[in-house]
Amino acid sequence: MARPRSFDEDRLLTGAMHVFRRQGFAASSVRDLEEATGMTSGSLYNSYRDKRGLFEAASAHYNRTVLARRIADHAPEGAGIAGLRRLFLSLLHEPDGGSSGCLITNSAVEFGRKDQPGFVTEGFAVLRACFADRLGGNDTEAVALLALYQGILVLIRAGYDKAALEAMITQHFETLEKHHGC
Amino acid sequence: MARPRSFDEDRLLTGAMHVFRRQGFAASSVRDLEEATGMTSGSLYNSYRDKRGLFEAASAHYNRTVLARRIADHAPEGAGIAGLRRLFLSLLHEPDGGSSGCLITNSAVEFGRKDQPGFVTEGFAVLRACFADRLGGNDTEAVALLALYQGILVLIRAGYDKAALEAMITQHFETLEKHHGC
DNA sequence: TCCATTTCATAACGCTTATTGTATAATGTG
DNA sequence: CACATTATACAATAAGCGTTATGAAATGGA
Repeated sequence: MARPRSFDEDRLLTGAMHVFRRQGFAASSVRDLEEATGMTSGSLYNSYRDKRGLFEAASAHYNRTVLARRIADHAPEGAGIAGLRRLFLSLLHEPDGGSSGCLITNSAVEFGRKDQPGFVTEGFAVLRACFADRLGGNDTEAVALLALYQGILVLIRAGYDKAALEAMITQHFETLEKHHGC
Repeated sequence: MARPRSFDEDRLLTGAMHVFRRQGFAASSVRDLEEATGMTSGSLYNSYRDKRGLFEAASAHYNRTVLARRIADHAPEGAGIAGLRRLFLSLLHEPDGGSSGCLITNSAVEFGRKDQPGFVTEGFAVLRACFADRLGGNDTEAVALLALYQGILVLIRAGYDKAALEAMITQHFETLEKHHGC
């Protein structure tokens, strides 16, 4: 039929994802993306329409891999509050000290309410549902954990004191377990 | 001596602050700032060195006015946990539905750990100190509130469901008051 | 009134940006 | 082996960016 693609889409999206996560959408130039993915801009525009199209694909890739895998690794179904504690603590031990932050959090802030990418809303929903389930159905507390989670990622991205965050997370889940159901 | 300035610096910084808050630093063009402040780029570069200089001035203005005033209005010294609840709930009733978010939160995310503007660190410290004081010295809980605060601002900026946030805040401070000291 | 000094308005600069042509290479099918 | 089709590479384009130069306007002091 036609000439086949010569790049591995998984590696390509992973590379683009890292760039967007570290620099944000606007500050990531097409040349940055060429370097990180190894593809030239011509192919990029041919395959993903434009820079925004590549961003959408890379973000979906983020939800599919990074987010889903983090939940599966630390707080799978049935893991309860202890799983959630592991999930939160895992944020502190990311490579690079977590200085890239979370693509969902970063994008939620970069794009305002207006033209918000769909994967942000979706990521929020996935997290809230996960939290509510592991808490045993307490949806209001799930919203609190969603906000806490986003805030922790803001602080980590800003290079905030890790020890203080760890102590805070530990104590928060301790009292959460203690008062669970009272 | 010399020709006097013909602009009101307070109004100028307020205008620039709004632009940076709504669009972020990188996405705010010098021409946007000209429009919002009424000054021409020549004067801008003469008075503030460059775009980043204007940003620093506008951010300091933010900490001095918006942040400090919000604390003074809702959670002044001695206001206790009830004051903190008012402070948090006030975030939900911002003009424009709060779609501009908070300049501190937004900037913390936009600039990573590297070349983080000083006013971000300063704003975090002011909030943490305020929370710790109004809580009666519980510093670990103050860090939790700092993270919760940042997370709420992320969600508001993204246009998250206000009713869910309000219910969450109300319940969070209710249990905070109930278990205070036990 | 003239001068030194600083602000202001306008236009221009060089550079980077996202995007698009154009021509070439590589495939499966006839 | 052609052919249609798609991917790739490279060059070019127009627009926008932050920044700077130029010169006029406005002040207080000599």
